Amino acid sequence: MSKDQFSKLRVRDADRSQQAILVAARDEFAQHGLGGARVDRIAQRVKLNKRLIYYYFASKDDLFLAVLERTYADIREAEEQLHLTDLAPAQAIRRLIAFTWDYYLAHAEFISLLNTANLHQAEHLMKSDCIRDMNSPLIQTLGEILARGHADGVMRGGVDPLQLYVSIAGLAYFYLSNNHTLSAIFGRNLMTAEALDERLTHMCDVILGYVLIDRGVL
Amino acid sequence: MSKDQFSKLRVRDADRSQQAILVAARDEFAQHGLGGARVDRIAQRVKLNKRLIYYYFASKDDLFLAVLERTYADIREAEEQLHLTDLAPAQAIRRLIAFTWDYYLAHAEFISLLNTANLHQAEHLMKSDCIRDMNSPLIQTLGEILARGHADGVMRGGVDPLQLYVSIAGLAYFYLSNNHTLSAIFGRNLMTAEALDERLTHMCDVILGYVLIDRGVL
DNA sequence: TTTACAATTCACTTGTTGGTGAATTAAAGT
DNA sequence: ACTTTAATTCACCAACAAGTGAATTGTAAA
Repeated sequence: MSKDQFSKLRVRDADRSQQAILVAARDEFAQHGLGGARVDRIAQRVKLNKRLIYYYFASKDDLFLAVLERTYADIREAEEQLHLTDLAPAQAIRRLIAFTWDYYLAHAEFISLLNTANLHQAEHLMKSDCIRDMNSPLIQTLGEILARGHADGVMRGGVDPLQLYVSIAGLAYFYLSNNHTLSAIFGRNLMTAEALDERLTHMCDVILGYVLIDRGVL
Repeated sequence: MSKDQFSKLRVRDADRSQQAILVAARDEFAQHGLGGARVDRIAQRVKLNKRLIYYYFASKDDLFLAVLERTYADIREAEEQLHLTDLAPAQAIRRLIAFTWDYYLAHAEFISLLNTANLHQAEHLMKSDCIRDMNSPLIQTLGEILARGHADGVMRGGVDPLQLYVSIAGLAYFYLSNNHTLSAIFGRNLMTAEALDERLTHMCDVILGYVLIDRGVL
């Protein structure tokens, strides 16, 4: 009875080992980048023999790709819980901003991994088949929201949903990704609870100030 | 006559060697990150013996810091040519956006180096004395512009200049830094001349749409 | 010219680091 | 129980890659 699919007691478990390796690799790559990551250290983290990493993932680069695929799958899954179309256009945008912010905050490794992927010109992603299908449905949803908002007369027209998506992401991403250099140079801790609140408020002000026709309070 | 300060013919020239090493190191670090950079490769790039790099810069990390200091010095110098206070508030903001965009576009290595610095939690910057004094005067200038714009009745009040600066930088930075992953996932080349123009227009729309009270065309 | 020192080269070491061949052992099917 | 296969361990290598001691050579000052 300890050998069924619910058992966590099995000494040998290919799937469990692979998932554990992915988590350890994700942390290692996020912390040190691709060039700075050490396969031996990943093995230590996951407390499995290094050979097993090569047994399942062939090479350091393939492992990095697997981590990236998993990372994108995770955020896509979270995005699917958003149900933006259930809300009024302005509320939907607000929710998207807050979601983006909260997700980046809760998943600092996401930011670091994307930076590393871009340092290598996304060559890993381009070798991946499954990533292309993971094209975020958010752009289309955002387009519908913008169209609805414009039809309702509350939003400006002619907004490219991709540009807006990139802007929302950028406002959050840059602040968090570059928080160390920004804090160092401006001598201001940007990660206190107050600072984070302020930033979220500011981002909403910027995006809604842009997209809404009547901005109410000024 | 070939030994005066204008001579480029001197075989041995400490300053020329150091500057050349910095340039080669900047490119190597920007291309491969800190962990992926190779000191031997830097020596090859600059066509000088590797020992010389250690003679002048002691270690790979110290060399990286020197590159960072140089990088910040360069952008600060460019910022000083802006003369934002000469312009009307809205025009000044527009110019700051365009400058940021153009600078990042022309200095892709700047983005990559900052990403690497942040991956290492800006520990290099924090060991530097001269960086703290390089606190960008842009924040103060931006504060003055916003105050003037508000006094003129064309801009909203209560805008934190640091938040706005980070937002302008973020809108440009994220697009360019993450262009590879974004292009891969959305299947759209974001670096064509048209796409770049569109982005600059969009960024101006977003920032001015936020900061201006009367946005004119909608 | 000679001297002194800085700039540069050479040869080398030491500790990784990604990767692998082969042995071993647990588990699933028969 | 037995067999087969998959999961895991072990021992190991060759190629780096950061860093260095010491020799060498160009240059400027005396």
